Amino acid sequence: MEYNFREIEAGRKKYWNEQQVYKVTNDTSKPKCYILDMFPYPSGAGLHVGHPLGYIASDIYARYKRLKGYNVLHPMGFDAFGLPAEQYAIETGQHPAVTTEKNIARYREQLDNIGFCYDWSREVRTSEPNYYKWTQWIFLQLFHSWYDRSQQKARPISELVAEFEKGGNINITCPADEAVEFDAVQWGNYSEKEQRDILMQYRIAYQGYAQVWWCEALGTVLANDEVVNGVSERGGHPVERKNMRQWFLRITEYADRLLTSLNTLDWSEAMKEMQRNWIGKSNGAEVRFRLSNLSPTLSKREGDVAQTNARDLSPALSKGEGGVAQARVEPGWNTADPLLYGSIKDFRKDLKNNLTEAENILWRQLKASQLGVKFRRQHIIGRFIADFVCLPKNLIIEVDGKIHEQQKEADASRTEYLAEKGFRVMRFTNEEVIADLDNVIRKIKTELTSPQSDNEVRNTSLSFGEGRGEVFIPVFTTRPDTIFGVDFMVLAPEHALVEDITTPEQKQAIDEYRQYVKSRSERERMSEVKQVTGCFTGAYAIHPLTDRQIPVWISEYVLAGYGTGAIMGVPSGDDRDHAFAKHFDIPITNIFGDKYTGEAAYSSKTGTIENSDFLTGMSIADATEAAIEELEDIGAGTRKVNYRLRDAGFSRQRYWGEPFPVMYVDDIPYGIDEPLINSDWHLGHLPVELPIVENYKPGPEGQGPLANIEDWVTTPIGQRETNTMPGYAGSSWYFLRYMDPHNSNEFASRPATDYWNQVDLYIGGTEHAVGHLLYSRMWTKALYDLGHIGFDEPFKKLLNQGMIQGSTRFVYRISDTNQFVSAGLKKHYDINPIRVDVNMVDGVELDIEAFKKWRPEYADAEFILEDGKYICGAEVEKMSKSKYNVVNPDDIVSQYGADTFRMYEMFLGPIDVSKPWDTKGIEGVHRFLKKMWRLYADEQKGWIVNDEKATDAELRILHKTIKKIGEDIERFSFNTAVSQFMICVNELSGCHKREILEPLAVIICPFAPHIAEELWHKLGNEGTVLNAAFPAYEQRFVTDNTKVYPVAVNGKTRIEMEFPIDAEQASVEKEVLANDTIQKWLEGKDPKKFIYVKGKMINVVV
RNA sequence: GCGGGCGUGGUGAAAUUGGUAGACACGCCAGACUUAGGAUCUGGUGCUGCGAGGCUUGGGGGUUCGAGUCCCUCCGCCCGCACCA
Repeated sequence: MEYNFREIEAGRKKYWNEQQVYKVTNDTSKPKCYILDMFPYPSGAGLHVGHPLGYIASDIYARYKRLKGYNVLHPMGFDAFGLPAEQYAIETGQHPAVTTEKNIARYREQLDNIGFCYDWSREVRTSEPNYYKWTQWIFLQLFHSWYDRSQQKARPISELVAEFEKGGNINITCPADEAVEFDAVQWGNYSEKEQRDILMQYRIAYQGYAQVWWCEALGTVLANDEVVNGVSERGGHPVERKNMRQWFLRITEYADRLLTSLNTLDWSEAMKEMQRNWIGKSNGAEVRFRLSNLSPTLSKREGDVAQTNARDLSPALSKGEGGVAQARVEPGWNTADPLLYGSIKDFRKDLKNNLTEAENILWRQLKASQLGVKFRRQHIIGRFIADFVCLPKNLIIEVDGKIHEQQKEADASRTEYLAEKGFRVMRFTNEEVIADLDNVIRKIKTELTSPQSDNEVRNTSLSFGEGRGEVFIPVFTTRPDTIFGVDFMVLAPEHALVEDITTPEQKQAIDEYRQYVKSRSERERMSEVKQVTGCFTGAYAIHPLTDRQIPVWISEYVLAGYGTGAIMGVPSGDDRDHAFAKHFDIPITNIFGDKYTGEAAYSSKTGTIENSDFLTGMSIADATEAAIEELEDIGAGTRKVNYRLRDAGFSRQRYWGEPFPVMYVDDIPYGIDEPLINSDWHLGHLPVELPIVENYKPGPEGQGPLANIEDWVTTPIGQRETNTMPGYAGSSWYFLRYMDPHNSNEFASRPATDYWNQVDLYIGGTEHAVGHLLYSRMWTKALYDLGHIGFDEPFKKLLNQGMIQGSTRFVYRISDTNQFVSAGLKKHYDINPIRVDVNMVDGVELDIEAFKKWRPEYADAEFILEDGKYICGAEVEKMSKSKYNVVNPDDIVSQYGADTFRMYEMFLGPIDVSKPWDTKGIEGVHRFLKKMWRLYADEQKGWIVNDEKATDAELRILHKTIKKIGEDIERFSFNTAVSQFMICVNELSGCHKREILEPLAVIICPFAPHIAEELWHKLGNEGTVLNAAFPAYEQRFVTDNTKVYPVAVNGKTRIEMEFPIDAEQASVEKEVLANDTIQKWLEGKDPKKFIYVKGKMINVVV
């Protein structure tokens, strides 16, 4: 009775199928464990041996957890929508549904071949209407929601409408455009379309405009990776950027939560780091630089400056308002009278540095009291300096003291002026503040919350900064501490301001430079060595703290899409700024003292700031805070957090994807679940099924193929959306559907999602690091916010499998001949290496006959052999068809069996490390299984398991193995577990005792389920081995009572000596020192120290 | 350039907390059984040396009784991001 794996595996698969042993119920009495593989896309190529690596690992873990008494959910399904199927359809005319079905069947067959314990009754496919019905439903939830920044969660859009009706959007910044402002009255007066347009700017799933790659020749929109080197991948046609209305998901609102909750996840540091990079949060400040030459009054006052810069006055100055219409207008907190600002400013600085005791106390209390509003101190309003002011509430707080005496202005004129500006003034005496601070704060609080306070704001808020006509260049910086080191500014060449600020003298140079930047393809920018280019605009900005004139440049190293598209150049502290200044001979201000050498920027984030006014002597961290505070106080900047993350494009101009449940009525998009006005009727119902199309050609104007189906697009109520959703739509929530896959009323019932909860173990490759894994986290958070599920992170533990690389085989053709030389002799010839199919090579020895038949041109090939063999060269590469190194798991399974295949994949090395596949090595594992089989059955004698009592040694090896296998599985160290099985079977050689072999069959079940099931039944058990319990090891068999110690002299191991495990140092020392060998190594010297670490080692120091 | 990971025999690798480096396999060598071996079994196999021994975890340095493991430094490879302010 030999190990006939073919018979065994076929029989056991049939048994599992018949008994439905993998069917999982939502049985809440057992602890649950949810183990998931990343959703495969069923490509036409089928699986190669690299794909199942993660599936085998999760299968082992799932079976182990089941043996440990868990209710294990371990499902599988298919991410079935996608571009390749559509591409194939365009090429062959076959419907994507047909080819997808075929590919899935093939995948399923290959997966079944390996013996996975998936509960196929829970299979989901994203392209099935009963699945994408719920993808559409979730889209509608996102469409009907907005992100409340104050509560940091998604809320129904109806609640936003209610807020608008109550108070406009005064307290709810519009995420799409901060400038959008309206009050309740205005909201009420807006038309339906205007209201819907505003709501669109708040929705989590929203419409906006985005640039897409449009290819005229193909008449279609291309994905980023379909554009290669600036032309279309297919056909090499030219492409251009085209602005199109697109759907987006407002993932940027979740940036901070996506970032912080990473800390709660058990993912690899590399994976978390990739997500952190992608989100790209940077803390800093937005600093506003005023353009120097746009204010005649200012120039007049600062006569000398105006003169030296007269030639630099930008056209915007003379053109006046027209030129700055699109520039940012001075924000509301710039309340100073521009005529007097310069002279008051210095005075203010003095005041600020010499606060009275009472002012100090009140300032600290105002900051600490969390009044919910921002106060500024020593703020300039018109001609006056207010002690404290809360601009949003138009409230001034004065503490009587030096100010009145010093300024000596008449109270009457002052109050009149402030009242005119809409301010209310509260006055406290020094004594009041010092003696009864609580009372003062209470009064301020009351004043702040009085209804009058709000009304006044609305009436007067618009009067500030209106029509001032000054141009500001906002920049984002992570290093506000270097503000005194600013020597120039750089705008992105595409920056909207460039045209307005460029002087006539510089116009030509700027135009030429901008033309140059436009001509630079992505490819050139990527491949060219870093070189400094740029152009001076002729304009100057004014340093907000020093009034210095700062030249404004443009350069391609500043990106339009990042931050504000402009930077402040600090050459002494930033490498690129330094190179820029050096290249264009811009004088460099040193703000780092000795640390800056003049040769290279000091970009380290530790050290002290020098030569920087009030920042001088502060650490970088302190200076950053102080600089931000100062900039905020004088209204030249705000603390700001910047993210690299962009909103996710959510529409594709394609056929094979989920249709949007959206309809346009009078060009306004509505969710089809929205009730029509004054009616219970809805626009439609879910799912919006994907219609059959005749062909897959794009629609007019770059629209998707659906646009061609006139009678589908046009309905009696409105026009359908013709875009489809992107590939990640269906995969962003599929893990929820497995919990309750046949539910036709909900995407999954709340009891089901509450029970199965988070995925306990998620296994997949790193390629989804920032796509799928980020989107599904966001969807989970949104569904959580809206109350549909009870957890806000989908994947608790993530395990990344490494790649299995191919091992390519080469033959060496002697140049210009049909002769091939064996690898060992190739150095004597002029040769060309040629890849050969790895399946024609046994190890490294070429099957010459197979090679001759491979290609007609090799039929007459001649070979120069070594030792009668043709030896191939080998190289590790990615496993791919084009490299002829693909190994199909089906072939391996048919030759060695699924159990051998599974164990070998695990034996190759750590699961998360990439390693090359070597078919030759599989024989070791196969031999092991045969050897194990022979413990149970003999070729001649048949079944040989007996009921003899096991020896102590046999029990020891068994229990040590039970312990190690359990521990290794828990820490996903599957390769060492396989080794332990080998050690165990080697040591049990000749043992045929049931007492040992029955537990062994159970613990190997996760790895080699077929043979385990077979042995389990042959041992006389009923039911599947999966219903057995993973045996517990007994402590007394895993702890030894003696230990063979390595005995070292001066750290070098010399001999081994055995001692009882609990031996005391004194007796050990005595015996060791008496030992002849040790004596020899001591060379008569006295030991200085005797180190005895119980259970570890012994070291004698001389 | 920045961030993360890694570097151990001919090969895949092991060493879980600082405690006998190379477990377990592949390959290779020798042998047994055999008509045969791409079956099975036994023994050997880091390098070096006749040997006692010496050397050895990418290189160099350090901490320690003791370092593959910790620290510094340099080199190389892989992954991610990349004129990211």
